[in-house]
Amino acid sequence: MVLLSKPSKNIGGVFEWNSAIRECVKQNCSHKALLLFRQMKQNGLEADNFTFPLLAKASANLCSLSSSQIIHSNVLKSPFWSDLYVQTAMLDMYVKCQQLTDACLLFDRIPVRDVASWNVMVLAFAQSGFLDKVLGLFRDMRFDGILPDTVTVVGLTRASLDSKNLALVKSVHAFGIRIGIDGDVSMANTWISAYAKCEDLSSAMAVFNGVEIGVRTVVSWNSLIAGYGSLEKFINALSFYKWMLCDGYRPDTSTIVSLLSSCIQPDKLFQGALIHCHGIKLGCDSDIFVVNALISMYSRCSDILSSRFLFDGMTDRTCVSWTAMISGYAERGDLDEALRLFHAMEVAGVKPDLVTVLSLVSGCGLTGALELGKWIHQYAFSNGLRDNIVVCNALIDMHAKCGNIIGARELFNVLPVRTVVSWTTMITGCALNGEYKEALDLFSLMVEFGLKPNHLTFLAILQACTHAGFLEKGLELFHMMREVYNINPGVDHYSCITDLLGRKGRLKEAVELVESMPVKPDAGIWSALLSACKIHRNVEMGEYACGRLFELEPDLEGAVPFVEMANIYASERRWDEAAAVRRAMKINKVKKFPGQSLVRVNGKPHVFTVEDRGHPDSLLLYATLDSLSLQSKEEEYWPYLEDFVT
DNA sequence: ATAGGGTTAG
Repeated sequence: MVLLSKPSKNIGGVFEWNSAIRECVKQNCSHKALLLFRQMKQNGLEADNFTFPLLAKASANLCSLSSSQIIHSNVLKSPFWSDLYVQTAMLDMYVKCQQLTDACLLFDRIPVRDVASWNVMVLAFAQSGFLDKVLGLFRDMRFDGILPDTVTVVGLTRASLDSKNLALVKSVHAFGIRIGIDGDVSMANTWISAYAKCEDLSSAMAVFNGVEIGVRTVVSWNSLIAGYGSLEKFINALSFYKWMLCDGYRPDTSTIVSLLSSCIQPDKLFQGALIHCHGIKLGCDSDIFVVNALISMYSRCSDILSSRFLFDGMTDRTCVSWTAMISGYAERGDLDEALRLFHAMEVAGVKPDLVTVLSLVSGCGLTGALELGKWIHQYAFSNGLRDNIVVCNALIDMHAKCGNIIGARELFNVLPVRTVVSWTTMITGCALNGEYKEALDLFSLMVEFGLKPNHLTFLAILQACTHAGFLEKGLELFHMMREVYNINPGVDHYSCITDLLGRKGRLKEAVELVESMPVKPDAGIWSALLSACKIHRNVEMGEYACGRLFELEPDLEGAVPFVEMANIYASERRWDEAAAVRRAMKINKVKKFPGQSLVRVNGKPHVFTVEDRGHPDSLLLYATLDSLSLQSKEEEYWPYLEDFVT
């Protein structure tokens, strides 16, 4: 710990006490700083205009409202209550303690305000995302005749970033140039990361290149690397990292964290581990930010055991550490372990926050764990998350994915505010549960409310049309998407329309669409076409689709195209060709992966396949199934014959 | 001045 040299009672003047307090604040022992203040008073010494700002800082670090109020009342009793420096420190203290109202009251009472006091307010509202308030303050500040400085412009940039408002970032940038602060490195660094966050990497690059090589700091590089990493341009992020090393810069924790958090795919495990090694070499591998980033990197790269190893080795785990680990298990469907950690977290005295709840909710949706999902729903609502739109959206999604469309609808209907995500989630849920008409109605209603559907909304509604076989409606929406909303369809949108045309027997149009689309067709689109060819017994188109499919996936891993093609030949009684496909399968040793199903019984997941006799109770299970099919025969229910062809 | 866990799709 820190060397807390207590000033001796004999020689201790205010100056010595101030130095001791400053040392405590610097070493992150803010509670000791406040204790020293009490001792100082007990020794009959009064705080001065240097003591109060230090105490304010300590109180802000602790986010302690009660100590803030004590310090404030001491200030009011002192002769320094009118000192501008002290007042700004008080202001900052209230802001850091989340007491915006108190800060405003204080701010209004300060007779003469300088840049620093205005900046505290601008930054406070910028951090809370009140763009209107920030712009209003900025205007009033100008009316007051105060010249903004870099801190003000940083606040403005941060506020415009919250809504990813690129136009506003640009105009703030222009303003910065006008008042001549664009030569400042920290200002340039802020703009690099701001442009990156608004997904305008060329502007970010332009600002970066505008900073002279000798003036660039690690933060300049970090901002660029974080920008490319968060836009899933890992290769670029990595090459900038290499470039940074070549230029002789020493990466810091932030560099490592940004790089780690851009390794989000299983095939990035090697690179992720490499960055881990760099972290070790730099000596920052035990930094809590780095460890948290490592946990989520390993889990997202499908190496959950390494995540767990790091997690178990931690001495201090924050809410983020627990959540990273929990969401790792939840994402891969291991809800038992996720829940065990959730309870362990509460035992350890760490309070879960909304992100923790969100990971569990999405895990329930992924595995269809409705009972657990309902429990977490209850938990979220009794812990003050009832009004949180993000949590509610996740809950709607969970209910719908678990087949509880009624629960999803109930929640959706009572939402006080519905975002585009809420509507999209509900439409997806309806499509998933066969409520195609409702999906279409919701879509019209959403548009009537004046909300702008995005590419995912269109995907949801097009999928509903595809499943329902609404060809005209689907085509209409597809056109609306491009003409009215200016959204470029992705491969998934094209896939829906191809599937829809194919199913309706309009194979020629389907193929023409695929051939003319501006995005590269994927395997899914050709598979959809192939199965349409099977339904409509079209050998030529089938062969064509099959050929394209093999071009895309020459490894011949899956059996599906073979089986489909053999069936198409068989349906046209072209037995020789059907047999040839079967032979080709044998020669190429094509593996047949049976489709798996998952069902939860008493909270325990059971995975099974067609004709699965591996379960200990399989005899009983199949007996039950037989009686069920007997029953359905009696009730004259006949499943589609098509389902049994393959 | 930069940085860690997350809602709709997959």
